[in-house]
Amino acid sequence: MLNRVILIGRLTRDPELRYTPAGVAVTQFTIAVDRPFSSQGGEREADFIPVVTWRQLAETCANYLRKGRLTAVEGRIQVRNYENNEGKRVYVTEVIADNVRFLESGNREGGSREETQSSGGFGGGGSGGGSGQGSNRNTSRSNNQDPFSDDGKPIDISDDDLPF
Amino acid sequence: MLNRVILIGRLTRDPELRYTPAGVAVTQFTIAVDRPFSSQGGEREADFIPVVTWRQLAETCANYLRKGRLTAVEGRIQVRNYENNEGKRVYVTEVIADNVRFLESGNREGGSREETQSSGGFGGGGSGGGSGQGSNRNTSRSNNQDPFSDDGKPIDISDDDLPF
Amino acid sequence: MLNRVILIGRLTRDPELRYTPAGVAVTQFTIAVDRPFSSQGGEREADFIPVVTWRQLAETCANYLRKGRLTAVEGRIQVRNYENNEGKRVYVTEVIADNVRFLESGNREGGSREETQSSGGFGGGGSGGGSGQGSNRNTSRSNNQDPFSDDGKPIDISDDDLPF
Amino acid sequence: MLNRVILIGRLTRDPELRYTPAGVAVTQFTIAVDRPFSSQGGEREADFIPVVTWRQLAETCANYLRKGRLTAVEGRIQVRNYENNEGKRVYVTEVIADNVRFLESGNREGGSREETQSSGGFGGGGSGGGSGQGSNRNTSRSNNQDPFSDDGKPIDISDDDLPF
DNA sequence: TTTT
DNA sequence: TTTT
Repeated sequence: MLNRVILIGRLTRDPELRYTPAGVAVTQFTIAVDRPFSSQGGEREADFIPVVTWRQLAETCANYLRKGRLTAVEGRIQVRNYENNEGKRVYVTEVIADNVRFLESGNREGGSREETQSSGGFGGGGSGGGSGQGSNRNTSRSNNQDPFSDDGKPIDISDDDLPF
Repeated sequence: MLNRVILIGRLTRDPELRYTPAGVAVTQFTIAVDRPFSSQGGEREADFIPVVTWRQLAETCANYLRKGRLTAVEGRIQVRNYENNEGKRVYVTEVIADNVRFLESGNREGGSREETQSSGGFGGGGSGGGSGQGSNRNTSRSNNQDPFSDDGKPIDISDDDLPF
Repeated sequence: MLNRVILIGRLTRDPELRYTPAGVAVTQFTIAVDRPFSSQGGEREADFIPVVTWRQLAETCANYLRKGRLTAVEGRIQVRNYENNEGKRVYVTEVIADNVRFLESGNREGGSREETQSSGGFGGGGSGGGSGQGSNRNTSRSNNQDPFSDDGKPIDISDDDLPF
Repeated sequence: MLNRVILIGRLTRDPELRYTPAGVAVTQFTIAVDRPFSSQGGEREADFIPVVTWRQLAETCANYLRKGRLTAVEGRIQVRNYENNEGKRVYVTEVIADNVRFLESGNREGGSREETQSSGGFGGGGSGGGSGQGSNRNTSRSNNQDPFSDDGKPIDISDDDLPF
């Protein structure tokens, strides 16, 4: 009935932009959020929270976020599940973000996207991708039923399953 | 650095109150939060989000919450992990609540806690339990490494691991 | 850059639905939110927080909310200001809501405004209102510059000033 | 019953640290939060939201926050009121913060606190101040009844009125 | 598998 | 009275 999450933390890696078979952009990343207390051993701990963005926001995140950047995320908790290849139901909890704020400018030249990402304005480019591919998805998921598992192929998810 | 969640939904079952070996109260329940949109087939969907409360709040939740009750939960997302009995790392995402509001009075007599829970006012009692038990925990977890799995025994977690 | 508020409380009066000259619906109400602590004298205190909703949500709130109802409000803080008739700048802080949840069903008879609402305990009146009017606004504000002041006339605000 | 605010914005000025007559630290500042849309004329607008912190957090904010710094604030909305010198009731809305995050390091040397503030670690220092003063408060408020108005004197508020 |  |  009401489901609201606000996080501030740092990306653990560069974001991953992919596309559904129908060409809808999805970007995933994980943010590390330091806990407000230290563990018994005085070690600093963090929660690593997976975040998903869709469409225009996905393109923007892919273009502007990078590993290590301080970021604010606003969204809702979503729990999806799927059956893995041992026939066991696996639950995945993610934050579906509808608002992402870049708290560090990233004018530190270059970035870390392995020279791949030339970027451009908002929404421009976004790494080729897009609709069109999506061939032999069956084999691609032969070993893992998680539609979001990163196998370098378009996401194996029907557009009907989009969360909004 | 900042981690805040607010949920309103209904309990999917009665809450489960247990105690750490040192007698610290922990209550777990799941709340179903309806999604703000309906799926393609017009079916209403919900996210089922596990919630954990500690100490006094745990006792209060166990005493006053029941299956079906509308409830507001405020807390933070925590991701813990453990190795299951196949040696695989399993990630569990929960909301650690520090504020719970009972939005329905529950004057519907009786409740559904199988006559077990007679309770009384706030903080009163808390169902005997407490420290003391906790013997042979090794055997108790022989078949499942999740320290929170419900095997009817005290929670297999060191008090040093308490989240606050 | 980020501005998010979530409140749960009770309406202090029936909501007031009005329309801008261009016919955009605006509903205002105040919710009383009990403070999490009692004052020195043990008196229960509350904050009375003004809430504004626009368009479709405004219509829905006007139709379904009533004095005393428990309600969840999600939105952002907005601070507007105007010059009063003594030439002094007055600051007004409101929550502009984009999500309102009715936590009490309100099936206690009475219905939804349409002259039906004479009420008794809950809700008194409800002010007919509606679009269509909008005459002589100049005189209506001769004595008070707050465009939201309740003078029983349409709101003296340009549609260009709508907050979204 | 539930009252939660999260803001990210920039300080419009250096924070102001003061003390109640009993020596309790209070720091006030305003953060400018850009609105998520631009006005009709394409001008960027912002809300200027007053924030209050107490005790240890007040000292820390006074030591580390400066004008222009990007800051995250978590707290609750409080509406207090007082009678001004014309006998009119004035309402003041503030965010009482219980969590403040400094999103910019501030290693840009110097700062703007007029070289007065040498600071040191957390909680260290805190600008002498403290209890003790508080003389002729009556005259100091002869022209303004707002106990928080900045007249360079200790805050004219009983410790019984502290919000927690 | 993790960020500063 | 306002921040980048």
